[in-house]
Amino acid sequence: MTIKQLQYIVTVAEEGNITAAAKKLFIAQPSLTTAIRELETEYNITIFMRSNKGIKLTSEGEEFLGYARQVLEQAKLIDERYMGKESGKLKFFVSAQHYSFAVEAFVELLKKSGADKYEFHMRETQTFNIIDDVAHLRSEIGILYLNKFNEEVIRKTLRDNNLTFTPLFKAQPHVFIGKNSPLAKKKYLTLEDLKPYPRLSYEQGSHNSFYFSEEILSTVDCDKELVVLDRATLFNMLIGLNGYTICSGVINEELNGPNIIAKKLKVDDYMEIGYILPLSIHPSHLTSEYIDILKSLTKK
Amino acid sequence: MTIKQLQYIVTVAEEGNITAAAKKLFIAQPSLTTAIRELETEYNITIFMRSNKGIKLTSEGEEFLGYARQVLEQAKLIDERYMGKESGKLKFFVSAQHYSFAVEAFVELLKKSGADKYEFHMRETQTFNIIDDVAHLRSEIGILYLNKFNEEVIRKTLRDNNLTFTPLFKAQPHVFIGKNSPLAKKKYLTLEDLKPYPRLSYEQGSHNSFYFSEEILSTVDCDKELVVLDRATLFNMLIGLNGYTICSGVINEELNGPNIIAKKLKVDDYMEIGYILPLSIHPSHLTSEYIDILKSLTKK
DNA sequence: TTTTGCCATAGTTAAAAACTATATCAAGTG
DNA sequence: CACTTGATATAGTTTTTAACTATGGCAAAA
Repeated sequence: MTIKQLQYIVTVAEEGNITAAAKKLFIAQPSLTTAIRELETEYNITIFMRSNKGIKLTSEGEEFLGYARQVLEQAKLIDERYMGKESGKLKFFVSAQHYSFAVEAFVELLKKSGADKYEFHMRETQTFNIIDDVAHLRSEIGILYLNKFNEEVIRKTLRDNNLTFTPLFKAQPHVFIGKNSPLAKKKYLTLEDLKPYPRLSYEQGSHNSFYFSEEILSTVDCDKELVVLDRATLFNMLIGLNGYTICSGVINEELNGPNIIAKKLKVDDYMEIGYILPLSIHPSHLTSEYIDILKSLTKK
Repeated sequence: MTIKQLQYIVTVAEEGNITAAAKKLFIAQPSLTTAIRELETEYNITIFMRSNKGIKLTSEGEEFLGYARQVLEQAKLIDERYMGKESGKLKFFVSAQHYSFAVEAFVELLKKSGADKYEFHMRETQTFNIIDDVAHLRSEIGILYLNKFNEEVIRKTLRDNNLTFTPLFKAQPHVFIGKNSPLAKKKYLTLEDLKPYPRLSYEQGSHNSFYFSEEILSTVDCDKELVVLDRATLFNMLIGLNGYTICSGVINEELNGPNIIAKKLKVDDYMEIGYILPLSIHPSHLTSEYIDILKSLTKK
């Protein structure tokens, strides 16, 4: 098996016919024919049913293609990572829960790098995808938190995926409310205080980072539950409906505007925010710098 | 880049010297030297520092190796899946939460297959790993549940990973208690009923499948919390301490013995148990049969 | 020194993968 | 019904790639 062979069968499957695929791959049709047959012989499988009117994937072939795509996806990462370099294009990918300090550090790193050609990705997503992104090297670093609930599970998962967790700081859970909410007068809030008000949370989409935070509350504690898709909508409802939402309290004021305020939530829980890295990989220069910026932003 | 080149650099990195690696790979040393240099040239990187006394990985090389291993891991899956076939060794892998029907179906499939050479894996693990296993084809099928809390998040994750969810049945959350517990007289239980008793849950390890179930309860509702590592210990405590644990209620009696009983939990929540499959892959014969058995076991 | 244990280079050979040309086959077409 | 068309397969050839052998250079160990 070679990567080429895998690329070939994927292209053939996409094109639905060997001749067209050969044209697309800039090789002669017989070359493609033999390449495929050799792969089939090697594993003693039939990937395509041939006929004079094109080819058809067998179910066996369909299964094989799934595996092939996985290999190609990983191989593509290498090309993207190391071919970009030649063009002087700097690349950097972070997957993080929705923390403003992570975004700030990202922006600062981008400024510092001073590159004129770059491809930077800031992936704000949920815990599962953060771990998956870093484990499969789609991102070089991930930022997430551990708390009483998820700690054991997350740590085991990190171990299973050969990832390390390095704590940055401990955060207290905060409640975000509108500045005119009746709760705004209190110094800190308890879950009891929140009971009468509607709880807001994200439903899905890229801003689903509060998922694990939501575990701090349960339905039993919450009669009014609002689930929204959009960040701006959530903020509107915080203000308009005296709603609340719970998160780590590290979202800064500039990002939210003056109408949203944060209050400490009195609850027997902690949030330890840190970053995850693949064990097997030495962090790149950019990654190390990013970590330094993270530290300087959070150690104060 | 070829798979061979990647294998070569991994072996060289392991051996720490090109000559030894060449011997291990059954090729001549100059072949290996050029193969590596070609890879380095292709991506314009330096993977190894050469000296007359062996080689040394550069930090760049260390990073590259991480990527290389990912590709090789995926490629290995193909070899294992399709080379095993020649030896007549049947292979089947399931990742599931801890449901007895999943195990029963697994055992039945194994019996039915009648193979004398096989490698079957029953991976009882947590939600994240189930999704990850199936997404990366380490398992051909996964079994998990959706409920009000995790549904949106899980569904999005499944979509992101090109997985489909097919429901098998809806289960009512059940409380497991000792048969002599004061709660045993009640027909069904509410969260209110449970408040005075210690709640038991798994902490980690392979039996951590109740993780998401635990979300049904929150710390606020539970003053006494016991976390154990072992299933048998948990059952002991259910009986000895009048404790309880919540799960899907599909664990059968034979598995638990007569001293543990299940009671319906009255709570505004559901558990939809189903299986996940990769979109891109046509399920294998064994997988289809497993699904049939699952259906026959759960549809009654 | 000399030997030993590395990696690198040069030149050669064998194997793999491409190419061109052509065969085969069946469905659509005048 | 022959003919064209559009597909895959086969044969033979050429190019490219990846091995091989032999040898050189270099520094640390003997």
